[in-house]
Amino acid sequence: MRLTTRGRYAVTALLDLAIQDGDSSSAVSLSDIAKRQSISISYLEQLFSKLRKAGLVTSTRGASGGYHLAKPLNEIDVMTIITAVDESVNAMQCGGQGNCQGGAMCLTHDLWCALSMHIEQYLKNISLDQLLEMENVKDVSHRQQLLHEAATERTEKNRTTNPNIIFPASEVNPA
Amino acid sequence: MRLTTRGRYAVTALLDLAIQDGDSSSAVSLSDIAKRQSISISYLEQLFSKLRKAGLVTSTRGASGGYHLAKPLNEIDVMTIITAVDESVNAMQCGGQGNCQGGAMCLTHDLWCALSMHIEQYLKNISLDQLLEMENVKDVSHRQQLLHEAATERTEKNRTTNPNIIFPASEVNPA
DNA sequence: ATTAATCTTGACTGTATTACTCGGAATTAA
DNA sequence: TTAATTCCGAGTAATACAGTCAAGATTAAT
Repeated sequence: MRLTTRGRYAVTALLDLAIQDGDSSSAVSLSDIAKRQSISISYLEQLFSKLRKAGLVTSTRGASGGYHLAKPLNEIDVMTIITAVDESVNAMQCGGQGNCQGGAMCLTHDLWCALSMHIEQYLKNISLDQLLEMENVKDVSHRQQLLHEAATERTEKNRTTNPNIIFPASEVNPA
Repeated sequence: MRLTTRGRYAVTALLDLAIQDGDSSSAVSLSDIAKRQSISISYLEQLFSKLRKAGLVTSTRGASGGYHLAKPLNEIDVMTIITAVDESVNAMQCGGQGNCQGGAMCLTHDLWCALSMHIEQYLKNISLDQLLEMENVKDVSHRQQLLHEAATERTEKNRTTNPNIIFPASEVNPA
């Protein structure tokens, strides 16, 4: 079973997109998401490439381009997002084929099989619109919005001296 | 979140121990478990070192030594086994501290928090005695028992030429 | 037409973890 | 004494993760 920052980032980024997407009809750029969610643009590019291929987002290229959600909020669930970026929630080594022990079924096959289905079902039942209703999401989103705007102002002031560097690489994802 | 072969092996090994432990009062050796479950002895040593320190098994050293379960079957649950071998089922990066985004709470904090608790609760409610009742466990165990006895016979025949090698390293866990 | 912003793609890299192995020491039943 | 075992620590190859980088294609705005 894998569930790491990749899947977390993907869900976070799509939730951010969901929040911004409602506000206007203009596309949301990765650089905006990157600033608000503290994820590097390059990494987001990787993720959105997969999200697009999975049909979860649509893209517009060129200046003032960006991404839109490809479906209504209630049709995008967390499980789908996670699997779209190549993470698996499957707890079995055999992936369900029952050949865990050199061709035969291992002693704990049923346990991992049941666990996998359980988690899968849980995450399938959570969609983006439900996430938007969660307790902290609105507060956190509001805070990020303010920080983002502040950062944008600072950036515009600095533009003459330091055009492209908003989040130095070393600070984007501090260890 | 980590749930890999380490945790799987630990549960499988303890379940094997549970099955054998009921049969007699003699301790179960790691080499027996290794044969039946196709896990290398060295790796089992690592795992049982942790399981012992966590108070899940007791050991007897020396010839005809081995391991016993330290508690009744219904007092050993899967969650405890997994955490004993250092795996975590926590889906949050911040580990629950809410400092996921550079000191503040990230947008999806609540989601991963809820998921973690959900999985944890699920695995806490499954104990070894329940696993023994599961559909396939008896069948698989029976098959492994037969194979093990056959392997022991073969081993005893080969003992003159090839004393210690029962499962060649390259075949223990084929990729 | 030029420029700048943006998506698109693929290759690349450092780091950490996993899944082991190995050697040797301590212990004890036979 | 010997052989079977647990115990312990170090070491290692492969893998995956997290993230970077460079070059290109597309398009809005100037």
